[in-house]
Formats: sequence, structure tokens, C-alpha cells
Amino acid sequence: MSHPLRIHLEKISPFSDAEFDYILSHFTTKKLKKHQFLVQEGNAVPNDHFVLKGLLKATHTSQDGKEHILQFAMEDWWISDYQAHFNQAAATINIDCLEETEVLCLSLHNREKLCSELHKIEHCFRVKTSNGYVALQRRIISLLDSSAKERYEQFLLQYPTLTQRLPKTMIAAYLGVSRETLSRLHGA
Amino acid sequence: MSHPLRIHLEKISPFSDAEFDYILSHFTTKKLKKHQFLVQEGNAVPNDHFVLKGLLKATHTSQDGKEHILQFAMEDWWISDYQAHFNQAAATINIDCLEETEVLCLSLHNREKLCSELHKIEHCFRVKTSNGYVALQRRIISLLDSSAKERYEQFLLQYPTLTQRLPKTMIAAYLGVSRETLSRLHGA
DNA sequence: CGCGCGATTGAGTAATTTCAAATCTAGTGG
DNA sequence: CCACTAGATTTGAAATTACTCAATCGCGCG
Repeated sequence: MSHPLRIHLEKISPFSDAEFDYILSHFTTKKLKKHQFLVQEGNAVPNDHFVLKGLLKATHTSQDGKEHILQFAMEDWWISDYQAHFNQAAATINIDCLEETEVLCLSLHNREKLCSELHKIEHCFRVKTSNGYVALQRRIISLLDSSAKERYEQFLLQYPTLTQRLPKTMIAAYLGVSRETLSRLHGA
Repeated sequence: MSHPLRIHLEKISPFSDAEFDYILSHFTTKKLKKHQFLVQEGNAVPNDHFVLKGLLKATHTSQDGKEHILQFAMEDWWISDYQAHFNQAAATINIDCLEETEVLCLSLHNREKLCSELHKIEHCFRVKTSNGYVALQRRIISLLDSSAKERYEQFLLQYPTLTQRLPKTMIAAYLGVSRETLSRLHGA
């Protein structure tokens, strides 16, 4: 039974036991309770986070006070305020736990250190990020050309597990419609 | 006067003349006229493209036949159908030229070859892709929380040069509103 | 049993789209 | 120089869609 992070990374490239231990030594562990914040607006964002257990949401609050959801993250997903993290700026989004959660934290410095020392891990991160880029492009296309109903159906197909664990209110905030509208698009 | 690609890459990390020549030898050049397609729906997408000169748009056509714009690209930008390119699948978007255009083409194979041979170039691509990821997240936030008017104003601020070179119809298709609506949000 | 949270439903309002027509602009050929 | 045309932009009015605010319903848990 391998470590979840190892399984995750080895989808891209294999590592020896020694290499993986070395990689893992650059992470720290953090445990959070439901409703606790992992990243809070206005604060620094020292780390990227790999989810070992639990469920989180990253939200942005618009000027009129409405909360929209940028992303969810469950087991084996990464989550952070990347804009703030990479630019070492203050967070503009909140990330909080929807369930009791455990994450591995990787600081910017440790990521750069690992990447410069171990070509293979930089390769992993490049491929992961490329895949993430493609996923975001698909979401943009779906926001641009699909109706609320189509987006909801795509979500159900794409993330069946998440659907089970999330209240519909939050799916609505992710899809960019009000919960009432989401509730109404049954037969439509 | 350095090569545009060299200037672009050296924003991340420096290369010797020999290294850069070697990198450049993995690219091919393509020239296209206005209205010509660089990527066409249904076809394979062998290359990523770095724009030397000109202006292009990447569009996705929804089921009801409406054309929405996923991205623009002008000098020093990269553009492709990344989903299709990385997965060696058929294109689902069209990319065509709004002006006479010249691009450098990098095949998937040559990218992987360069990345495995030269750690520094893989580093460049990782950093570039991370920045792209952040930019897409910002666009998603803007689609979720901002009104059409706010999105338009953000666009004007963020891309003043593009604004000069694009008809408003296309900006509307990028922002996800009809051209009529865009036209109406002057004083609103 | 009653409370709290989430989901649904109803009714009125606001925003956007659609379709159509009018206006404007830049480039072309006479 | 002027008329003409194509493409882009604007405007109008009706129809559609989504939102807001409020009330109700349903269910699990103490």
C-alpha cells in the first residue's frame, strides 16, 4: 500500500523509495476541522496543498457580497490560492473545509528546491499543471456556451463523487447560478 | 536584437547561444493569411504555436451554432487546442487568423524531447503553464462574479493592445455576452 | 417534539437575448 | 471626388431567462 502522494506522482513518472522519501520530507502535514480555513483572504499563502483526506472549497466573494466557488478539492487533488502563492501576495480567496480534512503542505521554496534538484519532479509538476490548464479551459468553454442545465448535467457526469458529498447550494455557486435556478431546472 | 522566443524564454531562465539555437532547431515556421485556419475542428493538432507576428482567435461552437472565443493570441503568446494536442485527439476548437500571421510550431514529440534533454526548458514551460493556470482562474472568477460591464472594463484595462486590434463583436464573444448587450453598456 | 439546514416553489422584477432595422465607417471602383 | 458596398455598431421593442425575496416543505438529530 503506497503513499497517496506517491501513487499520484507515479501516474506521471516513477520514483525510487529513496527519491520518494526525499520528496515527502519537503512536505508538512496539517489537519483541519469542518469549517476551518486553510487559506484566508488577506493573509499570505505560503503553501500549495495536496489533500490526503476530506473536502474543501475555494471561494471568491464578489463586491456585492456573493460567494462563488472557484474550485473544490477532495482526496488526491491540489488546492491553494495560486495567484497569491506564486506571487507571494495576499490571498484574495478563502479556502475552507466542508469535512474534517488532512492535507500535505508544500512551500514555494521547497517546491523550487525539489524542482531544481530532481528533474523528474519538475516534469511531474509540468504535466499536472498542463492537465489543470486544459481542465480550466474546458470549464471556461462550458461557462461560455452551455446553459445552466447543461452545465449541471456535465458536472453530475464529471464529478459523481463530489455530487454525493456536496449540498446543491454549493454546486450552484460553482456553476454560476442561484440555488433557486438550479432547483428549477429539472424538466426544463 | 534577440529572437522573440529567446526574450520570451529568458524571462524565466537564461540560455547560452548554443542552447537557444538547439531549442530553436526544434521549431518550424508557418505563415498564414487573414482568415486562414491554424487548427481546424476534427483534425489532429500536432503542434503548439508561438506567435511571432499577427493575431488569432480560438473559438468553440456551441450546439446551437454560436461561436464563443476561448482565447486570443498575438505576438509572444502561445496558442493551440491543448486538450486535443496533449491527448493526441481531434480538435474541438477552431483557431483562425484575424491578421496575416507567422507562428513557430513545436510538436508534442519535440517538446518532450527538449524537456527531457534540457532541464531548464522544462522549468520554463512549467512556470509559463503555472502563470497560464492562474490567468484562467482569474477569468473564471470574473465570469462567475462580475457583471458584463465589469468584465468589459477589466478586459479594456488588461488588454489595451488587443482592444485596438479587435472588433467589439469578438470581445463580446470572449466575454460571453451578445454584441448588442456589449454595445448597450456604456452608461449603465 | 421541535429545531436547523437544505431544497423547493411562487410571484414580481431585473437583466439579457433575439430579431429587426437603422446608422456608421472604411475601402473600392467609376 | 463621389457613390457604393461590406462589415461593424448601435438602437428599438418584444420575448425569454434568471434573479430576488419570501414562504413552505422535508428530513435528520438532539
